[in-house]
Amino acid sequence: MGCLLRPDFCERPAPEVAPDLLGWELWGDDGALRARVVEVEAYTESDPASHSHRGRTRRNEAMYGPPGSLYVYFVYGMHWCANVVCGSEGVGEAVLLRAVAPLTGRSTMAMRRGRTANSLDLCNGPAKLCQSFGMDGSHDGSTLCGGGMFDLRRGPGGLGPVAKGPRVGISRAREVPWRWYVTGDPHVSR
DNA sequence: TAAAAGATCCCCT
DNA sequence: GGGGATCTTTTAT
Repeated sequence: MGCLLRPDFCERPAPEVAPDLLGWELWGDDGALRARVVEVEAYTESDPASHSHRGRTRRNEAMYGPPGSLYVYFVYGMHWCANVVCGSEGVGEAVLLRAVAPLTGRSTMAMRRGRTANSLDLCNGPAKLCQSFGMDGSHDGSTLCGGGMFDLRRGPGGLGPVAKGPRVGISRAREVPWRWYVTGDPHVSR
């Protein structure tokens, strides 16, 4: 069910990969958790807002790993955020998963989130989706192309129109329009 | 060595 | 709409 992500799909500039990831499905817990990607943002080395802009550090090391792997980082003292690593190995690019729309496993997500299963507030933010899926620093660098705790699979298509605009929550390069989202989807973060 | 900022979220008003 | 939580990384002194 669903064609698995392949590294070569991600071995392109993040701003090219990002809109192409909309409509893909994030799977976790051996397929018990599934959600459709509805909002993403791109980050590159030349981008002042990117963690990789000032070169490699212990924190951003996974951004330079193989395309199709995860970059998971800790922020604001309490939250995890997940990215799909893009570009060739050795290049620091990634696509932030900002929001996904739950398909299956809502009860597990709700328990982890401290919400009810019918809530719209399960995966509508980068830290929320990590909490719902149980993603944290232990998954930093792991693959999304099969065999790991999480993977991405091509969805059935039929997405609505896609919009593009400035990224959320950054202070530098505010004007760069590298956020893409499914117009009108209630699970988009804003 | 100290201070500030940070790819967020939650609860209050 | 606004501020606090909470701590790692980055930047300033």
